[in-house]
Amino acid sequence: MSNVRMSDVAKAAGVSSTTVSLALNNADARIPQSTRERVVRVAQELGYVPNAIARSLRTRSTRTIGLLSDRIATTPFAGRMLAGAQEVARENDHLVILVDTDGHPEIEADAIRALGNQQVDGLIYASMWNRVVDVPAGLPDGTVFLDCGPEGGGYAAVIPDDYEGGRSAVLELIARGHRRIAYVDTNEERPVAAELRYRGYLDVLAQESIDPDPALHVFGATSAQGGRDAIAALWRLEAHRRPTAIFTFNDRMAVGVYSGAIRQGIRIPEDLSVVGYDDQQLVASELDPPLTTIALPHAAMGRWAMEVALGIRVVDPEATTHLMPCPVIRRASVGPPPEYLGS
Amino acid sequence: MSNVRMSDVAKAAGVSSTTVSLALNNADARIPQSTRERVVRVAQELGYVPNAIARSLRTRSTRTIGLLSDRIATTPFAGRMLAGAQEVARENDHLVILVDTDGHPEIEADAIRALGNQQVDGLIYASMWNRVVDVPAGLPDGTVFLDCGPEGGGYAAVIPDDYEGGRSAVLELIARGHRRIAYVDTNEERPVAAELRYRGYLDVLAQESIDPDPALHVFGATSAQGGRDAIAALWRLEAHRRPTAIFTFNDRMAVGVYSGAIRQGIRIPEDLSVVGYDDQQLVASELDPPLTTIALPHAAMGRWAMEVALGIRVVDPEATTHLMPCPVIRRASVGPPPEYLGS
DNA sequence: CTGAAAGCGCTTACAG
DNA sequence: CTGAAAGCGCTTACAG
Repeated sequence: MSNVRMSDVAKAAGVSSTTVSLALNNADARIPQSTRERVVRVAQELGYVPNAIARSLRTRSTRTIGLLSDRIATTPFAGRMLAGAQEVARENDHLVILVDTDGHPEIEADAIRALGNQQVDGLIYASMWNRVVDVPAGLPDGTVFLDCGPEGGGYAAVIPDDYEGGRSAVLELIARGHRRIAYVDTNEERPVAAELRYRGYLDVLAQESIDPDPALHVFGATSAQGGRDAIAALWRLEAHRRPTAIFTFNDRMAVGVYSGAIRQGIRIPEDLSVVGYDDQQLVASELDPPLTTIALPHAAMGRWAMEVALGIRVVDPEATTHLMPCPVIRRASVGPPPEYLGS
Repeated sequence: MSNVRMSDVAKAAGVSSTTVSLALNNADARIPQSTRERVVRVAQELGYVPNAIARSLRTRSTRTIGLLSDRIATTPFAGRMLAGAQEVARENDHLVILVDTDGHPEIEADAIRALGNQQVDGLIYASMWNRVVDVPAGLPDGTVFLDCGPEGGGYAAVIPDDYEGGRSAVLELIARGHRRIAYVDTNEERPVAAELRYRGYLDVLAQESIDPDPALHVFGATSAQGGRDAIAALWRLEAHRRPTAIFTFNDRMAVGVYSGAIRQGIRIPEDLSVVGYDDQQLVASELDPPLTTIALPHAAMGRWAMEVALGIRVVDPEATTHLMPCPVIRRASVGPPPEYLGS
């Protein structure tokens, strides 16, 4: 880009490179204000742009963080996570080098090597959904795991608090008077989140002295179709056994519950309350009525991970994985149970 | 990370650094195979990792491309674009430095400076939707514009072919026999895509000798609500003036058309065919029936931009903006018009 | 076939 | 208060 070097500035300002460096970096309080100003002015006039590569070589710090992620292409959540991490990096004058490994171990290995060569100051290993991952060979100590936990531990990690999220969802429904609450679970290779949310569901019922009805724990594909299937199954129950509220594993399934409900003439929230999970952008808020849901705290997790990677936030790598709260996003899909079933 | 240098390898292998460098980089055919192999083996044994920063300083090439983007957090399309660019970078042994400017000009200016300091070999300026952007001050020549066009030209740029996309959508409907086709347009500060798609719509009608009915050009918010409003408006027309097919500006609006249709007892595609735009992930394919739509070619545009940035694809910066085709994604929301209106 | 040496553009003890 | 000099870890003419 620029081809004016520090020595050019030095010559033009009639000082040494030492002084230019010290002045430009505010590194030495002894440089008099007047000299400093002159140097800064001359640098500006010449269009001097410091060469970060040269500085990095000398200081052994690149002000750069590597972010390794799987399949950012195919998930709508990736953006919030990247943006959160990005933001913290920027606030601290760091750049992020992003590598999308698309889940391929060989690409991952190459990327870890490339990022090492590049002398990144830190590394974040991100997954697009909460799971336990094998630690890739050659992963540097101090790497922070984002939205996943390293098999065997030993690294800082942050994941959503899916258990508490599950509790919040059910509590939200209980608070409005619901007692017959279904959990629409996933039957695809069940992610850890599904089990945690289910436990949250069960524990809230127990604490409220509600006997869980196994018929209200239904399974479906993690998609709108799964939600449609679920509500169909639920409505095949005798009327008094049907739920007055449904908590779905994710928003996509809630979308299916909505369309299934409309087809059956079930009104939301008058006849049926629905709480989703994810707060999927351009989806949850666009449903009619807008969906009450539990947000996956991607931006907050991204920020947390970057803070740890930068050393702004200190964390014991042997400590247990950090759980990020999943806030309740209240919209309009929850109301009191219909009167004929009123508690 | 690693602390073994090239000189350590040289010493251990009993050769000079020159030879190590030449051997490791396959840079000099004169190095005998045996020496090369020994050097490689020793390097491996010592766990030698070349310092890319030092190499960059020397060669003045960082094998790094800067990707400047606005609000990747809030758009579900960002991923596909990033992934496409990422992929090409990886295939060519380059790393991408991502900066999300969130649309703030000051952040943008800082980022351009930071990327310049970092001596990136190329720069991509990405927008999350097709628009004309002001060229930020200090943007290097050779920057490539992704999903936007630079005001005043002078740079390579790629955007979706929204005009042809609009034509394809309408053609898809015409092919099935529809003649009363509505275009659900956006009334929010109208993006260039909205006008282009509308022109495509108009031109196909003209070419098929169909008189455009102004009542079938309706406007709504760029959201599901906009789609719901649109179909409500359309169904307030007398029965014989209603459309048998709807082309919506985007998939979100198509979602609204679906839910509005269900409420009115309109079946898709039996009573009404629908074509969207975007191929929004986890949305278009999940609707019931799955939505036929025109895909925004984000991955292909991302690849194109990176190819140009890397110099793999040569392009005249004064040439007109490259138009990337938007493929038709055929699913199940299009059928023949209902018989009572059959053409 | 191989090595000594210069140099990329900075920062930073050290000396004055 | 300021500068000469070393050195970060490579690559690459150049010499032999």
